[in-house]
Amino acid sequence: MAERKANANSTQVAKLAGVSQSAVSRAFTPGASIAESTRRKVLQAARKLGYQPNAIARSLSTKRSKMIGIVIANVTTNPFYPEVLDALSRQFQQRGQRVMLFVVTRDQNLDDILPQLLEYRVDGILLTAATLSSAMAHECARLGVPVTLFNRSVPDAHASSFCCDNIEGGRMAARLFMKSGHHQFAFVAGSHDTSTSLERERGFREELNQHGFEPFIEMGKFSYQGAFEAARRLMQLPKSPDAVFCANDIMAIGVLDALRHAEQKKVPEDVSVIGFDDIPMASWPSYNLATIRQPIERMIDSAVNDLLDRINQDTMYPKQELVPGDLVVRSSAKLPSGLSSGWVISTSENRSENRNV
Amino acid sequence: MAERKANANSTQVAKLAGVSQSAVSRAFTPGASIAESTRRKVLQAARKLGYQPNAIARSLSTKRSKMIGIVIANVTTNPFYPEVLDALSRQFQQRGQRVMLFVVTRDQNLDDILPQLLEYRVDGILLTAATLSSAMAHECARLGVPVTLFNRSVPDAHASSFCCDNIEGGRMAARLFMKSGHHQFAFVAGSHDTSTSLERERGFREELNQHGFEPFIEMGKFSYQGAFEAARRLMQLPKSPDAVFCANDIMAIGVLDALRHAEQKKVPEDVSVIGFDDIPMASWPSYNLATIRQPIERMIDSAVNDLLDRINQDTMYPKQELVPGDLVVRSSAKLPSGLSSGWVISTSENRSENRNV
DNA sequence: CATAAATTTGCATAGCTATGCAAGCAATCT
DNA sequence: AGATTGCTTGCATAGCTATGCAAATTTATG
Repeated sequence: MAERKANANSTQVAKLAGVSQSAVSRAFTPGASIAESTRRKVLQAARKLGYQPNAIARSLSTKRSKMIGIVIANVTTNPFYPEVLDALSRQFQQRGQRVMLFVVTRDQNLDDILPQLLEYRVDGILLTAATLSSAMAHECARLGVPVTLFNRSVPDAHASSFCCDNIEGGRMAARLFMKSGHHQFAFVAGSHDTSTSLERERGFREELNQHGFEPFIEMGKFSYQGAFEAARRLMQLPKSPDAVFCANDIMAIGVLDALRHAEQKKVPEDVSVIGFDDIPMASWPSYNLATIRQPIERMIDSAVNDLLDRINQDTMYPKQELVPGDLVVRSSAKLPSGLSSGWVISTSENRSENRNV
Repeated sequence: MAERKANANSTQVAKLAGVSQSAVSRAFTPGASIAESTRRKVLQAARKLGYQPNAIARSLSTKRSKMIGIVIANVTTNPFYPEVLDALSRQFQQRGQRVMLFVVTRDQNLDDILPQLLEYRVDGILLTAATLSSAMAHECARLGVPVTLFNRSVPDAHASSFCCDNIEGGRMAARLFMKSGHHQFAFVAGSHDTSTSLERERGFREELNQHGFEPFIEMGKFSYQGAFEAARRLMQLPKSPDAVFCANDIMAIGVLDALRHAEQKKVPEDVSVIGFDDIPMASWPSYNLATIRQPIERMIDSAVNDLLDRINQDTMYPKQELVPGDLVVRSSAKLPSGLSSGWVISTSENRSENRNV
């Protein structure tokens, strides 16, 4: 086995290089006051000893751990979240922050794991698909640790939040369904305590209500399987729906599979389906799922920027940002005349374009 | 904004509780020598001040960071990896280790990011879908940081590795194809420098060779899209294959979609397809993909146990473990008589059972 | 009750780096 | 040359907890 030569420290390097420990520290601190010649001597000695600065000690000294705590859920059930995690992790990485990761289950209580993050003195916390008790929000505020919620809106204003405009997304789905002549609507919810699902439902329902319609609601538990079963229940209703909007894509795909393989329905001839997220699978030819696309890169850029800014300037207030989504038209939904599969409709700027997705 | 009351430290708690700083430390150290009455006093004072031990300082003092570095790739392109990440993260979490995460791209050089892990003095490193240069392996060994490879076999023996028996998996696929009377075989590879893809190919080819067959090889780049295109190329061959084995499920699904939607082929009547991994999508009715299941939980248990054991006992040697996979028979492959969709065949124990998946 | 044994406590220090401050030095200016 | 300025350097200490050791206290034993 290896000799397990304990790692060298700055004092040993200093001795070998014939300088003080401070000089070693400065040689590794960008922008520190040190002569180029001294730095070279230090780096050479460091190389010889296999020295690498100890980030733990540095954190203790600077009171900055350069670590961000990320809490994420649903990483196996919804392909949207691996994408989020991937983008977040890359962004932080690129900006010199390490990521301490916690994968939680939907039911797991955040109050148990936040203390673990705080123990390590993370510089900031990013919560995805998880909500924060107000006690914990208060605790983070007290300690000056900024918190950002991604894809969850927040009742109390201690944290920043970055969300897609779920309400408008729901409205867009409703409008597309109505424009192509549907009459019986349904919404497959994710859960009853998640802002994403609730807001998407609310936009969908409000827009329908304005035209005198009321959707059925079924629970899909944010999973393929749950939505599969929800779809079967919907099809047993006396007036079964011909237009189903789902709180996310993975449930929409569950619904599609149930309609086609368990209910002998044709999509979109018998039933139209719209999802939410625009995960990669949505554009696969087996599904061709119409959906509301979340502009994930833009949302993540904003969230990361905001969090890092708040880490560097204590004075900033948390921010609530709502990013508009785009309706991506594909053949899982019957199309009104003038639209064909591949069109993308952005509400915000009120224009459509054929991006041929 | 919050008053940003700096976090209390053990000395302040000690003063309030009327004890020494050591006592505070011991109150938070399980198994330390401290009277129950003292501990209560300390905890009460701690609560009053909102004190929480500083894990950074503890790490510096104990020389144990209680952090594991996880490096993972393909997290957005292959649903297998989110599952791995989820399981790993949970396991470590449950065993009192934090996770420092690095998401890398296939082409990214690990030599740039390993130093970042070592800087934080992680107690151990777990690499998934990434290989280790031997220089880095040596460096980790020198520092006494154990490294475990998951799903990658390793040429040099400085690290443990936990893999599915890819060669036997390839053989099983070949045997199933041959038993149901196929004659033209193809393998869709992931990449030419990844042990998983190479070994699966080798097992498949060797078994075929023994019966006088030679498979076509196409490159699918470990992605849905890459495999989609690979399938189209295969179907343009003069003697196009009637049996396609893919290095993983996500590529197998790309192949299925290409066959059905771009090539007007029927699966399994015209072409049979087998994948590798058994991701959740494989059992969806749109795909019903026959595949080699990796016993992910068992593999991860072993990997986590081994890594933690090696962290706690410097003396242990790294271990190479090969876990047998199971062939899950589903309707994407023509079935030999006597087998029907849902059967699971485990080579290891040489028996079959109908688990009705 | 006296003594031995076991438990609890505090002291002092290690673990490693960053940084304010004052001193040292070289370069520039008059 | 002497004074001024600006850059480098080392000293000393902060940052926070854990722990070996010896002292002090409690408990058990005869």
